[in-house]
Amino acid sequence: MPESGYLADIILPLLTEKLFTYRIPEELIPVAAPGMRVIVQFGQRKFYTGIIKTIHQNSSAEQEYKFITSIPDDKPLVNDYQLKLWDWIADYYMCSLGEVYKAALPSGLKLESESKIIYNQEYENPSTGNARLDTVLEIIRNHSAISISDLSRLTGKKECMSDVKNLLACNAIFLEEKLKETLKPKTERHVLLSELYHEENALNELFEHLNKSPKQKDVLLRYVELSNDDYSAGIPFKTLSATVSPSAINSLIKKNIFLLQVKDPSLENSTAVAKPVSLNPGQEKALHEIKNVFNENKVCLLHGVTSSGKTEIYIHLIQEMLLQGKQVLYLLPEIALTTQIIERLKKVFGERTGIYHSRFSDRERVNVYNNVLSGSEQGNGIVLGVRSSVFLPYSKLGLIIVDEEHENTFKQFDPAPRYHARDVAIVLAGFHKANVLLGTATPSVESWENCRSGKFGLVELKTRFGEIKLPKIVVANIKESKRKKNMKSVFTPTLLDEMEATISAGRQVILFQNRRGYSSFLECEVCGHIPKCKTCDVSLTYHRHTESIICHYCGYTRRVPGKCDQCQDTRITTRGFGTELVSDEIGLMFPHARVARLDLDSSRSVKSYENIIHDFASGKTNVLVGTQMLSKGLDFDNVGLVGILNADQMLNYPDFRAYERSFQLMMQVSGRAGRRAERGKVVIQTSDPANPIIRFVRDNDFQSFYKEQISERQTFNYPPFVRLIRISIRHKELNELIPAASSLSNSMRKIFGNRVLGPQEPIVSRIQSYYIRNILLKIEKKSSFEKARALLRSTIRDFQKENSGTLKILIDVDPA
DNA sequence: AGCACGCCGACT
DNA sequence: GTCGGCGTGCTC
Repeated sequence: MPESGYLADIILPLLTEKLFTYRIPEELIPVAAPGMRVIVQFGQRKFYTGIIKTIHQNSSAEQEYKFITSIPDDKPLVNDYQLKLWDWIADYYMCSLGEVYKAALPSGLKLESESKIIYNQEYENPSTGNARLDTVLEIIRNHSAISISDLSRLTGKKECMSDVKNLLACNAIFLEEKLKETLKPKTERHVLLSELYHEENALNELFEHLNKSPKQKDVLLRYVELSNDDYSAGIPFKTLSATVSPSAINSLIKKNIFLLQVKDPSLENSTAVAKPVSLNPGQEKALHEIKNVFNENKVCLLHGVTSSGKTEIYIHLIQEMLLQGKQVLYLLPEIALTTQIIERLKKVFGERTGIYHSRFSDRERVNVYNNVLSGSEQGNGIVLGVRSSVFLPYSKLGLIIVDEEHENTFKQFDPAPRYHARDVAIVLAGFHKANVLLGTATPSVESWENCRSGKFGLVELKTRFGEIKLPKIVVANIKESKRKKNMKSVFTPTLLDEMEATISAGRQVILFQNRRGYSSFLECEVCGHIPKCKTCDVSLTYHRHTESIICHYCGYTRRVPGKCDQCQDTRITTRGFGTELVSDEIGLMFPHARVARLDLDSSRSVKSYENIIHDFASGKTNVLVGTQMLSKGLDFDNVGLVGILNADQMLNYPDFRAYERSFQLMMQVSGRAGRRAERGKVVIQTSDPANPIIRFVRDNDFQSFYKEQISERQTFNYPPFVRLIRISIRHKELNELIPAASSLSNSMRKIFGNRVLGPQEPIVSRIQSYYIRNILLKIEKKSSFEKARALLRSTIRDFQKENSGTLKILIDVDPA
């Protein structure tokens, strides 16, 4: 006989596949609904914020249910579209709903409890009779409420739970669960002069009037000073009170001469200037074609060469959507979401623009989330964001723009869900019956194929803005220069001559080298030993400025060894080269040129990134050396030359996408050459000038590139003609891993036959002490991918049952 | 993910 | 012999 009463299946931020069912207390039954947040106790003491997935009455007799502790909101935080999307992602990308939940909500909305240890003041006997316990108790007594992790840090012991338990047993302490501090909206008090006194005469009268209260007069004077003639903007209370008496300010507020405003500084926004965008005939035509594709309910791929003015078309489409009261999502890869584009859109759409970026604080992300949730009337009608912004609570999405569609940073790698934001966006748009526009100068092979097959519609924008000519591309043969012995450091004479000419003509140079650091690695000249990372299977990259060698996988850093670790000889050389070496060499060869470097090392902070860009844009620096960061949405006017220092490095990367990536990267970097002024030049250095990809780049030959790539992918069974799932299996012990990996691949072969490849040793076969083997599953397009995933899921489940939990298994669907 | 339980090696 | 480390399994 099932007990009556309502139950809720709750999504918790755990790795577990299953949901947990809680009983809804009587008084919460009227409020509880799917998508609402709940606070529940999980296990002995921990509290989590969960999300109600479903409400039902199917209680089972043998199951005990805990009650939901509380419901913090009065309406759902997650809407039905989102819940549907979470289900889709968990199923398609083969992860748990909890993992999707973790990725989907900003952490400010997922509060967790933390156990605090509290000293029992009533505890009579200060000694437990155990010396070590006494010292632990002393530490607890000296801290008012200490967390377990802090205690283990202070005692220097990893395991302090047993001590805590003992102390608990003799009543010396008790535990309290505290929800970590809720995000309070950040507020700033602003002081605003009443409008009555904005006018000159009235203000003078007021000054007269305040003659008797000199302190208040000071305040007014200071306000006038600070406001720069704009009395309506208001001054932060803090700023004003820095030099004048706060109590005098308060008296003025009481008299209603000053008004007090409470503002959230992160919501400060420029108001829309709302200039209508005018389009040139080419853009007009493209816009028309895009709409035709949308009318067929298809995804539209906008292939526009660099600086063909795609953004204006986006703005036009966004404006139309907003007029219809629909929401717009504008997705950009992380690196392309710069101040340049944000400012541009804010100018047009003002406070209706929400920015969702990982560099923004959690508070700001919570704000954007809530704004989108509140609907487009007063909330953000347009969201400009990185991949995770597909998770925001849209209720009436009309359009999704995926800019730089080909970018692989749209694919999340770690942790799960390993989703591709472009693909998720297409699914999300399907739920909302919204349109999708993919924009890029170098489409991904997948999207190109989707256009060829008729799944997507293709619109091309071929003319560059202002009739700027495509750059002239020259290929310089490194091999030949080496033979003739006329290489100077890493430069061929061709590149050097062009640099010389460009710099002396007062124009700028961009040099592209897709590797940071000084050299790739150090090598002992005597025994050939190469210093490697302790925990990862990679050689350490030499960084000259810090005189250190660094692991680019885990960040492990050590000083440059004075002598070889192996043979103790002091003759150690550097091999390969990175951006750091290139910029040093230029400093030597062109002593008058000002060189800057743009890579992960030089631009860790937003500020330094923007400074580097700004200095180059304003002509402060002449030469910019950088990694692929250079290729993303940066517009410079005076670049006369782009040099690609080593094309082979990218082309020879052992991955089926290496050619595609090289082509895209070279095309994108080349697009930086020659803007407003005359035609730019590009020099590509390579040892293999006959490589077809180099030819396609030189000839700007998209058609042949895609034709060749697509036939190659077809021949060798690679996406988009098959779907890939990569199963990565990891263990700290190699001799545990190898048999496990072959056992898993064998059981997979029983089901999938020769669709299973591997296990193979990846290029980086050990990361952070974990050895890695990969198994690849290729599912041809015509068979059911859904069924394949279900079979794989059960195979892995069975495998995990039979094997130890120390094996880590990670599944990557559509790996990048 | 935590947290409890249980097994095993290192030291009082 | 006990303490502390770590692997395993469970949590509504």
